[in-house]
Amino acid sequence: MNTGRRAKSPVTVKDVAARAGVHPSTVSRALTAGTGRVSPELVERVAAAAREMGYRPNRLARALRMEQSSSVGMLIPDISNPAYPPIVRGVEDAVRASGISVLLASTDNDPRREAELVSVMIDHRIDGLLLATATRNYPPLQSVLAAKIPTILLNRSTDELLVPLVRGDDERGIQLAVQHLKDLGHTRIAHLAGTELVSNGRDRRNAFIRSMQQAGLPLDPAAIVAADQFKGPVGVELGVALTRELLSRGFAFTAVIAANDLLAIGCYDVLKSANIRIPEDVSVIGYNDVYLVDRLSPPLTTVRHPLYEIGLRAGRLILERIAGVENEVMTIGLMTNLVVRGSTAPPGRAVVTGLPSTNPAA
Amino acid sequence: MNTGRRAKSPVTVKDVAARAGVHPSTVSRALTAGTGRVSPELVERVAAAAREMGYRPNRLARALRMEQSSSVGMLIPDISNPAYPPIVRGVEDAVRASGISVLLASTDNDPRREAELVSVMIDHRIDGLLLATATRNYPPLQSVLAAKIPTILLNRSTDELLVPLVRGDDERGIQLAVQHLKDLGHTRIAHLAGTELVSNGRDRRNAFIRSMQQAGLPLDPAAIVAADQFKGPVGVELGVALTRELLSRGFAFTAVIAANDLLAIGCYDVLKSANIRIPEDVSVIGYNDVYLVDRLSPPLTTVRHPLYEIGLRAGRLILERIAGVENEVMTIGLMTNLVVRGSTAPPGRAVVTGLPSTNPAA
DNA sequence: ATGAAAGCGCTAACAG
DNA sequence: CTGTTAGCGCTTTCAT
Repeated sequence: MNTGRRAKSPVTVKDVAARAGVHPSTVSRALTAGTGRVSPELVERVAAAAREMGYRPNRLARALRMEQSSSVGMLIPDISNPAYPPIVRGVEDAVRASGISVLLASTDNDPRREAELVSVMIDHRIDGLLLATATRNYPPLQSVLAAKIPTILLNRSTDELLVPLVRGDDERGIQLAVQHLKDLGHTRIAHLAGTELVSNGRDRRNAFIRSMQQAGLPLDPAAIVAADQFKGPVGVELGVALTRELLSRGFAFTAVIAANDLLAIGCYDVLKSANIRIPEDVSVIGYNDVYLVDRLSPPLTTVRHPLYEIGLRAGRLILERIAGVENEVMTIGLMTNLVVRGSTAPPGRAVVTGLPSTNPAA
Repeated sequence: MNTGRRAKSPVTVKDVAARAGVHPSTVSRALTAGTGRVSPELVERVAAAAREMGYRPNRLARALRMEQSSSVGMLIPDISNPAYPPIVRGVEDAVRASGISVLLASTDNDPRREAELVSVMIDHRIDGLLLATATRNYPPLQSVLAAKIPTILLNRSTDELLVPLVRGDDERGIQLAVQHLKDLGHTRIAHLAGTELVSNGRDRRNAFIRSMQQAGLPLDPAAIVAADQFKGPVGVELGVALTRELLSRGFAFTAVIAANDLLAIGCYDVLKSANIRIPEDVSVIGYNDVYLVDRLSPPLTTVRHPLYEIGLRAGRLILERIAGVENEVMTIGLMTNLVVRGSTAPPGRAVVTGLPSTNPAA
């Protein structure tokens, strides 16, 4: 009957049962602690047999029976983006002790792949799902809701918050950045924004507007350049495009706050090739405090986004939800700070104006 | 009998069968293409029913029955180490099309965790295992061999090569580095080595020795500083410790080749705080060409290790092995280049000598 | 406290 | 070409 494609795991409960001279179900009971109690002597005998035979339970069989797979799914935009490894590591560290494994996948923000991968995760009967890929309107969420799978959003929120969310404080982060620049004496500040399709993009953008107003600083519409969609460049490339666009507008600014570090790096590139000095002519602030940005030239002043902690908390939270804990926490907001380095300084005399968008080099 | 802890996936083969008015096994046949042929009309009818009911096969059940889980396990030292995300991404990209998911775990080079995680992966009945964690003597390999699970080594080799390996050409990489420095006029070159417990550490170290000899350059034993074990600092920290050790030896050098970029960064730190200029006083070469090292100050000259490609090839290879392809390839060596940036230049007048190991700052 | 029996959802061997 | 039957390895009722 069985046509296993390759040599199968040798030893099963049945084998152990035979060796210990008991019934398979007794083996199961003896090996799983608190269930049906078995006489201590038998527990020992069975344990010994299992040990000697090198028995390892088949998680697939157990999962099928118990309807829990001891794995969680995790979706991120791209593991190559330096913002995500710390998040993943946090999740790993949180769930490892529970013997839960992480099924990881990168979606590149592609809606088709996102829907597909959510389905795949569900098909794997993961015990919980960690989503760092949400857009403000995130259709795939319907699938996981329908499947009643414990789910946590990391970092990115949906407009209608249907599942718990672990995030950094974007509002505060941007506010600290604006305040820092104001303290330095800046008044004309630009913002390189991420797409509004993602909550962080919108939140940081809005926070920028509010913070500027609160600080009593002038707010020119031309001061904000944003990525419209997921179309086109991403990361550093996007930072380049956005900064060029900013320069082409002829808006005079002495500082720019980028929605993430990669955008800030792209900004560095354009400013440098236009012979604009950082921070003497223009100050730049990033967001996330990703690995190695403290070693850029100049070292990047940036908002420290608690990436690892987001992963860690989300991991713990999903563990609780899987265990059936139904507390009321719907969001966890994590501490955000500004780390001041070399890319910010008092405004110089230089005010940048209208350069051609296509060729920003001076 | 069934005591599912939560609402189960609603629709099964049985449900679809009922709806389509056929037997469950017919549903199975109709849905899995090439198996037992079913009349085209029935295929259509079943497919329709499945579609309407939103049927999704339970991978756990299928896996238990077919003894393939459509997942592979992947062990890496640490996803936070910038060398690994590209490798992981390569694997992902290679296996995604086959509907195979990646179970990822970080081991921190901890032998206990390594053994444990290998077991966990086996317990999950992964179809294949990708190991980027191997030490030259790697006991956990015995477990996977015994379990007859297709396995590929990435990057790091074992002394006795028992399973296929995908790697960069360490020999060539170091040789290019030495040659580059020689061409620049350097003769006194130091090497910051990784631990000899890992093949790359040993290979690059040996390659350094051979390359120096080949180039007819003097080779002082004091020129090589190595991490003894996995004990103590890692990454940048290790680079700091190693460079301090080097300086304390009083060995005069004008260039250093680090076994990886993180070590090179640590080297940057120590040299800078000792007021030694890069590259005017000392040239530095890294290894891997990890994200953002092109933006260090100065931009790091480094060996481009084909990280993504290693992942990609390993992913493809494991797919073949899973499919039962038993070709003869045991190692795949990938192209390695030197990317010359700003951290190397002709040797300056400065020759570094004996600084205290404890406080290298001048 | 232990054995017997059933079944998670699926697929493959065997009939017909 | 399709229905019937059996069973992957495990856990959990139900008896005893």
